[in-house]
Formats: sequence, C-alpha cells, structure tokens
Amino acid sequence: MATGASEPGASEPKPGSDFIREAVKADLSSGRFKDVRTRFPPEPNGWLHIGHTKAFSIDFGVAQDFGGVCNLRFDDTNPEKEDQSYVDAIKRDIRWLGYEWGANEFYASDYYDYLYDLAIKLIKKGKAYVDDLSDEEMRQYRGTAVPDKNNITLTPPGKNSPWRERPVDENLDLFARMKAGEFADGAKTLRAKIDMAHPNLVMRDPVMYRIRREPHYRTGDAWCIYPMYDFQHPLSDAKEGITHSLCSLEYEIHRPLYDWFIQEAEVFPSRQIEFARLNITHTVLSKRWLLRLVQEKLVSGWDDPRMPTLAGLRRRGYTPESIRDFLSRIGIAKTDSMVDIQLLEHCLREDLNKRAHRVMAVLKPLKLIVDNWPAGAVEWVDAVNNPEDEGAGTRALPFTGELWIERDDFQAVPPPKYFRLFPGNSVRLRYGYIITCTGYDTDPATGELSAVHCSYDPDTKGGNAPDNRKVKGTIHWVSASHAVPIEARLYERLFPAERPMDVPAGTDWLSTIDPDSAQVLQGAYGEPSLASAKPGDFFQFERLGYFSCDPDTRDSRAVFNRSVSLKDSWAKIEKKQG
RNA sequence: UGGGACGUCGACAAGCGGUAAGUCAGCGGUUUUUGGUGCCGCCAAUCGCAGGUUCGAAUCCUGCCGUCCCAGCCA
Repeated sequence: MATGASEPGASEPKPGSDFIREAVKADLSSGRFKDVRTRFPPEPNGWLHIGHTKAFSIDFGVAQDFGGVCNLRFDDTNPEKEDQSYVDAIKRDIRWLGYEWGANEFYASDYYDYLYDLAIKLIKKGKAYVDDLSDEEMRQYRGTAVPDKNNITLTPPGKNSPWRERPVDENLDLFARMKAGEFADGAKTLRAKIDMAHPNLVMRDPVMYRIRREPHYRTGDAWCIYPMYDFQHPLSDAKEGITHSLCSLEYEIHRPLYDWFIQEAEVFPSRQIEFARLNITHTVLSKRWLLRLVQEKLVSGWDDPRMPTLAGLRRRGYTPESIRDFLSRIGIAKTDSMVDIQLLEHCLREDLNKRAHRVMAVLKPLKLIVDNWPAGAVEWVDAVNNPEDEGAGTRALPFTGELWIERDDFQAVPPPKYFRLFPGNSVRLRYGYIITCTGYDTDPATGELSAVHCSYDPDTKGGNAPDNRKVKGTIHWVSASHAVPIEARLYERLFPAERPMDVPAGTDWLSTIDPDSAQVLQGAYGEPSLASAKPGDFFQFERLGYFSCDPDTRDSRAVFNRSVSLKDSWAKIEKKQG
C-alpha cells in the first residue's frame, strides 16, 4: 500500500500508538495470529464521506504498519440499494486519498455459493432452520416492546417460532426450494438457532437469508435469496483470512454473533475490534442522510463542494495530504466524539500555506483611479509567488492608473482600528506603489459609491518607501485593463447548527440547512495568470483565502471555489466592535 | 432500568500505581509589503461523583450518576 504522493510525516501512526495497534501487536506476540490482514468493506450504496476515510485509513494503515495486507471488499448483499456506479466512485475516492489495494479487490457477492454451502452446513448441524414467520410475527416473537425512544424498554424473553424444531431434512429441502424460487418474497427466512431468551437481542435467532426477487448489479437474477450482514460478514472475513476485522462501535453488540458464526461454521477465526466512528461539527456523516440531500436536490450532487463526501471535499479544494493529516490528529479511541470542523480547516490551511501560489484577485470590485498616473502607462512589478517557498519564484504584474480593489478595503468613514483605504489615508498596493486616498465618487442617482481616487508616490515602486515611513495597510489589486473576469463561489457551512441531527422533535433536520450557504460572485476579477487555470489547480488569493479551480471552468471564464478562508483577525475585531 | 459500551481542559486525545503530554479553538504579545504565516506566553491544585485499597490512585476495588448503541427479512 502506498500512502500517496507525499511521504508519511512524523505524525503517522506507529504500531502500538493506539488501542487497536496495541491489540494487533499483542495478537502477534501471543501467536494468536502470524501476520496481519485487514479489510475495508464498503457497501456500494452511496459515495464515501470523510467518516469512511477514518475507517479505511485505519484498515489500510494498520495493515501497512505491521507489514500486512488490506483487502478492499464490497459488502454487496442487498440488491435493492447497490449499484456499479457506487463501486466506481468508491474506488476512485480511496485511491485519491492515497491507498492502493492492487489485486486484493473482492466482492461479497462472489461468495454467494460459498455462503450457501456454509448455511447448509449449519442446517445439518442443527444450527439453522427455515422459518415461516412473517416479519411482523418475527418482531413479536423476538419479545421486545414497541419502539419508543425515550421510554424504558421492556424486554421479556423471546418466544420460539413454531417452525424452530423442523427436522434437518425438511430444513434442507425448504432452503433448497427457497433458493429455487418456489416461495414468495418474505414468505420464509433461514434463521440461526441460537437462543430466543438471550439478553442480547441480536442473538435471538437472527435471520441469515431472506427471499428477495431483485436483480443484483453483479449477480443479476441468479439468486433470489440474499445473505444477511451478520451471517455473511464473519464468513467473508474468514474466507479472506482476515485477522483483524475493524469496524465501528455500533457493531460491538454484534461481536458475540460474529464469533458464533465463526465457531459454528468452523472457519478462520477473525477478530473483530470496534472503534468510535468520526463525527464532525456542522455536518452530517451518514450515507443515508447524504443521499437525502442529493435526492431532494438541496445540493448539486454527491460532489457539491459543501458536501462532506470525498468528492465534495476534493472539488472544494481539500488535498489528500490535509485530510490524512487531520486523521492523524484526531486519534483512534472508543469514546463517542464530535470533532470540531475547525481542526479540518486548520489542516487544509496548513497544507496550502506551504504549497499554494499566491495570486491577486478581487472578489467584490471597486474602481480605484490613480489621478497622477501617466495616461496610458503600464508598468510591470515583481510579485513573490510563495513567501513560504523561495523556490516558487516571482512573476510580473501589470500596474496601471485604473485598478480594481476590494470593496471592503475602502470606507468613506472608517471604523476604529481600520487601517485600509479612507480619505486622507495611505496604504500600500501590494508589490505596487504606496498611494494616498484623495476622495471618492458617488453615483448621482443612487448616491452609491462608484469610484475611489488616489495619488501614488513614484518613489515607492514595489511597495518600499525610501524614507522608511510606516504604512500600516497593504491591499490587493488588479489592473482593470488586464484583469480577467472570473467566477468565485463562496461557501458557508451547510448547517449553521453545530449538531444538525439534534433538532427538536417534529423538526426535519433538512429544514435547518442554510439556504445561502453557496454564494456565487459573477463579477470578480483575477490577475492575468488566472486565465490559464485548470480544474484542480489551487491558489491563495492574497488576503482572502485558498481557492480551487472548479471543473465548471471554461476557456471563456475560470471558476474558483473558496476552499477555506484565511484566518481573519479583522473580522474578530469588527465583531467585538459590534 | 434487558444487554453492550464509554466518561481526562470548549473540542479531540496521551496517560497502563509514582504525583495531568500534545493538537485545534480561545486569549495576550511580537515579527510581517497578506489584519495571512512564523515566533513567544496564558489556558485541568485535577481526571463524572462518592467511598475504599495503597507510602502513593486519572490509573486497582465497590457503589452511584451521566451519555451513546441495539428490537430491518439494511449494512
């Protein structure tokens, strides 16, 4: 397994650095296992999100740390929801993050014959039976009360199905006929014979097979019975010789069942270990919820830049490196946790600060007229491409007498501590000249600001004052006659609430979405070099943030997504001032 | 009130009987031609609570409290 383009940093996990690696290490030294083989088992029913990223970086990472192998196995045993397009998307996204599985690509649906044979083995051992109970009856027999979130639940022992003691031969016959399609969907199930009085509900004779006449995206209509997760997963792990089956906490109560199937089927004894799944503030990490956002068109698709999917993050401008760094920082534990999204944003800023070339772009343009500039003159000034990376070199920028500056960088009446442009004040135009604001124009009709006037100091080319005088503010600009029109898309959090799922009873969490979370700025301008930006290119727009070139880019106009803003201490001051 | 798990700074998270790492956030300062970056400093007399064991407890024991998960013929 490769870890991607960049070499692993010093913060990469090491054997024994978390409780899972400790357990694996112990299993190796105790001789329980001779080597390490893990698996990442996504169901192809949706696109991968950053939560999955934690899971598969553990799966691949643990294998890698111990010189083992990690299989990619599609857990595709539910024909109703699965599709090849999801398989393709999942593979693409895992690779993007930097993991490779080579030939170790498997499908649970390839194990249908193997699983069927094992089911027969269990029937013959008297450990499984065909049941005629309906789903509703089965629920009642399981002996549980009506679901009610906040009520204490009574869980009397379950009741045995009247079909529980069917003779082995009859079970064998019926199961074969289930497979042959003699019974209607839902008419019969194959159940494990465990204990209907077991305190753990999942042990009360769980269903192993259900009848479902639904074409499967890989097996077509070859089967009309499909294995359930609890039966299929441990045995699929066994078939692949998985030593450590790593999964999230919700499967903890399934572990006894996992072990039961392994023991009764007499197969390779994989060990299941559970860890806490990833939660992040201001977003939802659940394929089911994300699917709703897509289906109800509240976002533009699985790859909407506001989505926490890998495709969304990629389009937004997140780098694989930044995500891997994030994962290395959040740790692995069993405590339910909610990670602050600001940590993710920090990781992106840190990565891009080192690597992104700086360019100047004006998002909300305001005309600046340099009144004492020689008419028609164009001067070229040098600009540093990346102050964090000397090797990135410099570029030349055209400076003229008519410039675009950021609307926010001028105030007719400046608030306290404002040190950008206002009448009488001087600022530096980055890499250009020091200017002094001499006035401004307003539209006679609307009274709105239309242009700002200034004079420049010819002795300050490049921004340095020969007399070393202090100029507190430096603002960005682009030459109006050289600027290229660009489109900038600014994103806010899709959910203003820290925990979107925690809505009052009766409220649909979808209604808490920020309808203005995507803002499109059509009238932005960029420095000339931006005309040749290609999708995926990333930049720092000086003083504004990191931007990534979107696939919607056309020759006529480049489109940029704001990946993350720069930290803005002025915004904090403003906020304090009210 | 059946079963399974978890409770260390606002958020993550080390710690594994010898006297509370680190990161993000926050706050203050400094450097700066990005109000960015960098740098410096502050931010847990205390580990959910109460007892107990011990020379010594976040770490061991007991009890309590709180939170999460489970009643799909989904995974």
